[in-house]
Amino acid sequence: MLDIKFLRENPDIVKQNIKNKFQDNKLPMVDEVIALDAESRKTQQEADGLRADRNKISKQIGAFMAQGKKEEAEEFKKKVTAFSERLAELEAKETQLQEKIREIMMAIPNIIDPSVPIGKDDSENVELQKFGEPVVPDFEIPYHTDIMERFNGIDLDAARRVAGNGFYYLMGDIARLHSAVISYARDFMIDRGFTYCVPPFMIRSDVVTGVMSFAEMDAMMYKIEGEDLYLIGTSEHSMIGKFIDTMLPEDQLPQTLTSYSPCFRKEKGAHGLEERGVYRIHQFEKQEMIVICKPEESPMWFETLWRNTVDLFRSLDIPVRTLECCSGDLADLKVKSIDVEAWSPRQKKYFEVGSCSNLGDAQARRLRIRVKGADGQKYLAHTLNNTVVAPPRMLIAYLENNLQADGSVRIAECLQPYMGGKTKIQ
RNA sequence: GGAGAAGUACCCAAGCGGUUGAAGGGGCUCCCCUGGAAAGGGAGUAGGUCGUGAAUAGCGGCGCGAGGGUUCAAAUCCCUCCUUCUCCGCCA
Repeated sequence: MLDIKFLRENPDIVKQNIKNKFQDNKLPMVDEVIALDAESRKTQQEADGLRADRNKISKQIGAFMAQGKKEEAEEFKKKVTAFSERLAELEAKETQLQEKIREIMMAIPNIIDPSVPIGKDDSENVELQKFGEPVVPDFEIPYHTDIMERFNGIDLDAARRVAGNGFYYLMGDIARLHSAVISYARDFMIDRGFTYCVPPFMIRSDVVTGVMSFAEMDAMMYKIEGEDLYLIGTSEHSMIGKFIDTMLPEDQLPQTLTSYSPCFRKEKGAHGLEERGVYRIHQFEKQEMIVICKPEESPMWFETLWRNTVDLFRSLDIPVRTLECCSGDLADLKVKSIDVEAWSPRQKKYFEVGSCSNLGDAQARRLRIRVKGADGQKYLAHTLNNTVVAPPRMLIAYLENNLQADGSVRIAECLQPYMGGKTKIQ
């Protein structure tokens, strides 16, 4: 969400940005919202004037009443009645215009960072850097659910009966490995100075619309029937929402938090063969990191954040690469985003395991997250978020990369304390 | 979930239809007094946001938990919601 003043003064930048994101159908919105905004301000001016008159006259009526001059008071009442209809008309117009403006402003995408590659969809995302040697072993790597089943580690049939497709029972050592990864990731982030947090798993609609676009909301969020509550799609939602309507003293920045939560997603749309098992599911668990910082520091934090994820995967010996999201694939609220992808020796390609985003001031504007500087200046904060690790999906990468020729799975040294000292699953 | 009570500026708190843009304290800031301090005395202390504007100057709109409504006029009356507290119920 952009500042309407910025849009008013820089319509060409906004239009070019829309073109860069291949959303040409939104181009007319820019001129439309400028016209609506002009009309809205004109309406407000006239209405404010009438309201000022009314305030003055009301005061005089009050004075007359105090002196018991009823007739004079009645005379003055008529003065207000004379324009009250016009005022009501203007007020209705004001609300209507405000709503329209807001609706359009919510749909106009955030200005992307100049470094974002221009491209129309995910096929034009750009590989940035590889970390670790992507190895393909000389034995066959089975599909991840087959590996899990070998250890009685997953029961998808039961999950389908109980909750439907897109859910899972993790069992035994696989379930334990899942928890171990979460615990390890939590401590990994705490060691890097982040504050651990367990947030609400449901949030109100005003927070939902503050953290994401309508398109995302519709495709992702589960609503609780009969209540103004949604299941979170990621703890980013409740963690950024934590700061709704706040004025943070500048010296309390940056806020660096790492949160654990289950995540619930509708995952609307058709998915391919490679998305079976626990790759794309309605419920998963995730360790997340978020940062609230000064605007000038958000690019620095962006680099720091994705690096954390890379380091975590590397500490588990999983090869990864970073993939920059091109303009057309970038969600409307985001300034810049890169995915961390893990190596799949079975598919002989990388697949997404994390996503790091700089939202600029878009979420802060919607949620009113502001900062008060030492000099008294007030400004919107910048918000960023990134996956530390989402275990069901990362287990795919873990199992594939740590499967041994004898069919056992090696437990990385850093995970062993969380696995009761086990060195392998067999 | 049921029954009550309450939400006013940094904090406490008065007001319950009209010079209240909000009494009174406390705190904070400045001044007087003092060799310095304490005590005492005096003064100041809505912030936010929208419009207008070159303006962090004026002027105007909105603001007493949030949103609606009644009225010429609402912190004050009515409705809905949120939050907090007390009691009951239920429950890891």
